[in-house]
Amino acid sequence: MPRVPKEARERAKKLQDAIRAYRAEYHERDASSLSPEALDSLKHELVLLEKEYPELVTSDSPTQTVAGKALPGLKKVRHAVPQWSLDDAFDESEMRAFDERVRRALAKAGVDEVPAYACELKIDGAHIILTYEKGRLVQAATRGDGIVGEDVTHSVSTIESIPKELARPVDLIVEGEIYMSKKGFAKLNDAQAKAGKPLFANPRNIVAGSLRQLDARMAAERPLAAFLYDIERFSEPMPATQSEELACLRALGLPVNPNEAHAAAIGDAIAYWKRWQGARREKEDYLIDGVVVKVESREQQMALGHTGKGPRYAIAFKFPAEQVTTVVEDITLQVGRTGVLTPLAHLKPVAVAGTMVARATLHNEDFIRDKDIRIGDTVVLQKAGDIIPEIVQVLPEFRTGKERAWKFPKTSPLCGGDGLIERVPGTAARRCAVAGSFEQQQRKLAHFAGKSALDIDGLGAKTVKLLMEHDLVANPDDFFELTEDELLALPGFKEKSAANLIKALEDRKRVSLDRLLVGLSIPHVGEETARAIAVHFGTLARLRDAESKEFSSVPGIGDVVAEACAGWLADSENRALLERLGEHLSVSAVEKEKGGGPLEGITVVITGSFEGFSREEAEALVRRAGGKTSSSVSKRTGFVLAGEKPGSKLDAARELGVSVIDEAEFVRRLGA
DNA sequence: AGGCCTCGAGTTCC
DNA sequence: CTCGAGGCCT
Repeated sequence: MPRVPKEARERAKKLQDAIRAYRAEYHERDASSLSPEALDSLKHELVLLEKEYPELVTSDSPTQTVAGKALPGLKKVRHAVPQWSLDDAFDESEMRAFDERVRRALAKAGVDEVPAYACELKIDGAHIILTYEKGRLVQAATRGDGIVGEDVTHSVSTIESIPKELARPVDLIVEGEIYMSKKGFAKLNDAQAKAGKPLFANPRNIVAGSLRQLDARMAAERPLAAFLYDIERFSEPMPATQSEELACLRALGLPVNPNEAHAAAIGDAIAYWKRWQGARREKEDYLIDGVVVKVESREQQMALGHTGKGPRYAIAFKFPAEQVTTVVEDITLQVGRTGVLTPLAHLKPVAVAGTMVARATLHNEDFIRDKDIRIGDTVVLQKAGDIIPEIVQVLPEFRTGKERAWKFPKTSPLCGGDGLIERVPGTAARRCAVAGSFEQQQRKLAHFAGKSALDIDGLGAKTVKLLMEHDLVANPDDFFELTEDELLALPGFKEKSAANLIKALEDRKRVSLDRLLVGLSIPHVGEETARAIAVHFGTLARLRDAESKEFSSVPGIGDVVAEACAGWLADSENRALLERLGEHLSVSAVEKEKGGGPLEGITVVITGSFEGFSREEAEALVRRAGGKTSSSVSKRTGFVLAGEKPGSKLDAARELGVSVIDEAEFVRRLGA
């Protein structure tokens, strides 16, 4: 057996303590300072650690025990059948490992048949155990610690979808999940907001809390519902398979989720899990946090039996978590095209919302100080807007004393020369004292070739770096002097890719004035301002000879931006660059918006993703219809176009009473 | 001067 | 997507 390194032992201890503490918060006080997903992530790390060093497994480890303890106040109930908890799987390989375990155990038990599986959605709510005697509901209990739960019959009796009387007078103990619909949750929060009360974070917490109210009226006011899925005791013969079991529950008049599927092999179960991850999951009116996969045949289930913690024949296959925990391994600096330096956290790679994440921005010094992020810290990570990883909080209880606080350095090799760093006056940011380092120029050139500027296909940050390192490119105009032979001499370039890049450059020699302006990296000049300037001046020649005063008369431009533009133009190197670019490019005026489209004069804000078009295409559709797009919702927003997985803009729209339309309605309005 | 609103800048991964 | 700061209206 491998000797357990001291760090692993200490880490396991910290994990155990933290999981126990957060679980207690969660189950005993209906409150939590950590999301259930982040807690899952800690548990997963502990499971992996214990797998690697089995001697770390103690009998009181949270991996060996079931969460929850009965609370005082409610009647305690000893479960007739002990309540297990399911093992978790987080990816395909863990599911295949589960299948292997099942097959091996079945073979050992002398069963030759290949196992088939039943797949069901795992509803995110509160676990419940219902007892019926002669068809009448006599008891509803929470899981508690698995042996003793709490009697919540009074609350559960108020839930409409749970029958007080079954279709037949049978004795039955059945397990299921109580949940709150997403619509009901939204309504409840609306009411909270109107009453000036704090909003609830997620439906799951409210469900548990509502059930345990001693006053049943509280639960009655909240829109709770249930799905049942597992028979534990039955006065009639047990169904032979899990599918038949669900059918049997339906026949008795109990609510059963309609989305189960039969899987002939584990691959089909994995396909079911994949199918339910995206839009399908969003469409249902309840939260789903994964898929439960059970061996179909009851006979095989019996043969597999239980471990001390749960059944060997079933597993919870969780969806990719949107919040996980990981460790900050280092903090470094990054330089942007304007020379601004941004601290960057290097993380122990971890899967969040379906992709591996190794880095996250720390924005600036203030962010690091406010969150007190140190090198070595265990942190909670999530994706903002489903794309950009962000550190949400630090878990200080994981500190060992070896963590290092991070301070903004005085110099950086990223800044070239003497590398001095200065503070940007009046802001929290810091930047290189002298502009023009290799790194910064690389960012500038990549921006020139980027999507909002010249949009040159196949010319990303990596290629720019390569070209700079081989002294082929130093300034934007150098791109247009590249030859196919020069490219072919570079590592990584083949005939095809070289020809493609040359062609892409040729294609973009005809460029509109506003795009060129965006590409120049003039401070404060982005897409909108560039457009306003381009419309005002019309041609590059007119712009080149403009005076500072004239910039101020452009709508949307004030003193600060006018000064920045005039200052940029006054610089002799910049003038020379413009001169050279003028020789290569044919610069056209911006296209005038032709009025009269169906969205004339309307500002549209777009959030989420769509079936028929990308977000960029949606913006183009709005513009073509005479409308404007904006990135933030305000009272002046015409409507918000919301697709799948909308972000915070949807909330902003509701708050401000701005109308929200979906893809179908949007297409209809374009046609009108 | 204060308060919106809009825009720029930086942002991760494949 | 989020943050912060510039522009412009009141």
